Amino acid sequence: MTAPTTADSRTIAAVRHFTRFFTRRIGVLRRRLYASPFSLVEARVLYEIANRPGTSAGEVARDLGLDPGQLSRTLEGLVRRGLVRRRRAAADARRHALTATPRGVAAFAALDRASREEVAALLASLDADGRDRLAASLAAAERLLEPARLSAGEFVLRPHAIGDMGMITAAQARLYAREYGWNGEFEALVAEIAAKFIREFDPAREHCWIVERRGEIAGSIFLVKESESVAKIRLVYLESWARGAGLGRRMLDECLAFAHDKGYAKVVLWTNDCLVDARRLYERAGFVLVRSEAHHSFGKDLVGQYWSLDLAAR
Amino acid sequence: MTAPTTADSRTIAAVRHFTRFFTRRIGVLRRRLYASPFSLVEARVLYEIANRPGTSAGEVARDLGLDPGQLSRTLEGLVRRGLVRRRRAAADARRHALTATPRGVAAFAALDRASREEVAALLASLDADGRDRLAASLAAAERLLEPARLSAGEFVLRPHAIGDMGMITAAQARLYAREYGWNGEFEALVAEIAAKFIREFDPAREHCWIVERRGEIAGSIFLVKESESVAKIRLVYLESWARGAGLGRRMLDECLAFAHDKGYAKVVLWTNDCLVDARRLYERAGFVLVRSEAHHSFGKDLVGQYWSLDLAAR
DNA sequence: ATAATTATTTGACTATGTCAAGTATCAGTC
DNA sequence: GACTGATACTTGACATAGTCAAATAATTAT
Repeated sequence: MTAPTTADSRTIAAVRHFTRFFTRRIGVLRRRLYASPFSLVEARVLYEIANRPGTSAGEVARDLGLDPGQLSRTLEGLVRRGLVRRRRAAADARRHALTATPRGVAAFAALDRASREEVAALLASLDADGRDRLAASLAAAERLLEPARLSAGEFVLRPHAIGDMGMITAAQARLYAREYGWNGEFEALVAEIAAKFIREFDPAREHCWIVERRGEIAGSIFLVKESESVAKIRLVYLESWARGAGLGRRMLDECLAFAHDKGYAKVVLWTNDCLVDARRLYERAGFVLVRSEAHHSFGKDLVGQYWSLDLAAR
Repeated sequence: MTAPTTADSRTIAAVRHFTRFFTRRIGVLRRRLYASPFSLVEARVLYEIANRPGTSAGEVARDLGLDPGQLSRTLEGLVRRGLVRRRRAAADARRHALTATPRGVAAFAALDRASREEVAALLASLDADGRDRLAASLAAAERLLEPARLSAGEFVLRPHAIGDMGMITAAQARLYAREYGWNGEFEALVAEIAAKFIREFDPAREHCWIVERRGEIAGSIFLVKESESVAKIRLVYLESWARGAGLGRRMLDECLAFAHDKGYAKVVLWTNDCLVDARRLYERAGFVLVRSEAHHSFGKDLVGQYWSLDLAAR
């Protein structure tokens, strides 16, 4: 689909560079583990079993990428030391149900604590900003290297903080440029709305929700005061990788509950007809289309839509 | 200094999660390597030697985190197969200078190509946006996990693209909040300036330079038209981790050369007296302080400074 | 000249990872 | 209810990787 470009080779170089870096780093982490009575493999296996009691050998082997034979012997050692119990599974006698014994659980807890302390030492020199950035970077890298269906539980909604407006501006500008070909004019508009929000923010009647997954921003929704009785929803977006987990619904629900709570009689919003998913969301929440209007913005011919929801009717 | 907080434990969890993820991933990459006639360690050693001819065993061992004994044997194997030449170093006869033979270079090139292709396959499903983000995330993670003095050569100056204004807004807001305690008002101001820049951008007489390292934004400087003969520098900043490599100088030089080239007679800028490093930079470039003015902004009592440079005098 | 230090090698391990062949069980089929 | 092909795990036989301590040789410091 996408032809190989220089951007490609830059990313390849980045991944390879990081792999070398991390291999070296993991080598260090690995060595330290030997202060405990466990080898790295034993520790990893114990981790899996402690966190997923009743799992089978095959499952552990697949998840850790271990050879079944190697795992079989590793398990034997753990069983011999009284850390793991291996029982025939009731449903399928080929399988062995694996559980950690109380001693195994204690050993795992000690390992877990040691590992946490080790990482904490590694992060000691970072300030809060650096730590946030690191967490977000690692989460993003992981997500990009291994796309997986993300569960709704991983996402949190939180109020805005310093730096969020800029991040949202960048994210929305890139998202709509990628998906609809909108130009920089849109980024300017978002920046203006965001700036206005900061300047005129009334915490008593307005709110911004940032959707976040492991420190990485995944979306946003704003509720601002249009008049005493009318609230307006603004800057709604959700990254493509965060879609399909019911987040749009959750954001909108949260926002409408707030609006209702603050005594607004009506909620309005402006969007464009090409944003099909968003429109469906508004419809389902009870919004009705008030007016449509063709306009030329962001380098495209668009149709703007004004939607409205009567809160009293709910 | 900083007390352990929940943010800490979140980052620790993020690092551990990523480590598990990457260990599994590397396990996969590692296995594939066996299609070649080299073991992982041999490949890594060959990589080092091919990229740094004349290096010594100790150096390789340190950089790869290998045991000297292990390395000694690995080298023996490579020498036996005619891939590496081991000679007594002229300066120090304890040392062995290591160089790849032509056969070794060829073998390395094949490995290198295979590795690149493998990573390319891993990235095949990502679009340009995802690739950029991945590269930037990995670079940031690496930088944060292992702070090191960065060389000027790693940074590039490029013109702005979609999303950059938002990123710069976020970065500046966070930087000045962290270092000087400025509040959201500053973020609003930056967003407004950035929006105005996009809306009124005149490529013929204005420019924005983004400083970037491996896809991660490290700073910016803007030159905008104040009048036909007067240009104004705006939104100058440099991340703390990018300082000390002479980048400030490089950015300003680039910017002033552009201003001169476009025929401006004068360049002006506004800053605050607490930004000591920036002030020194302007002074050294020949700017003179025109006027100072106390003001209360961004939640602090500040002293604004107006600087000016006569380009004709240069 | 002697002692301490540094770079590398060697010996004797243990741990890790690989591959193929083997055993027991299961699910479906005639 | 015996046969067939999968599946879950084990075992044997190795090759590679990593550890630790002692040995060798050259260099630097005193």
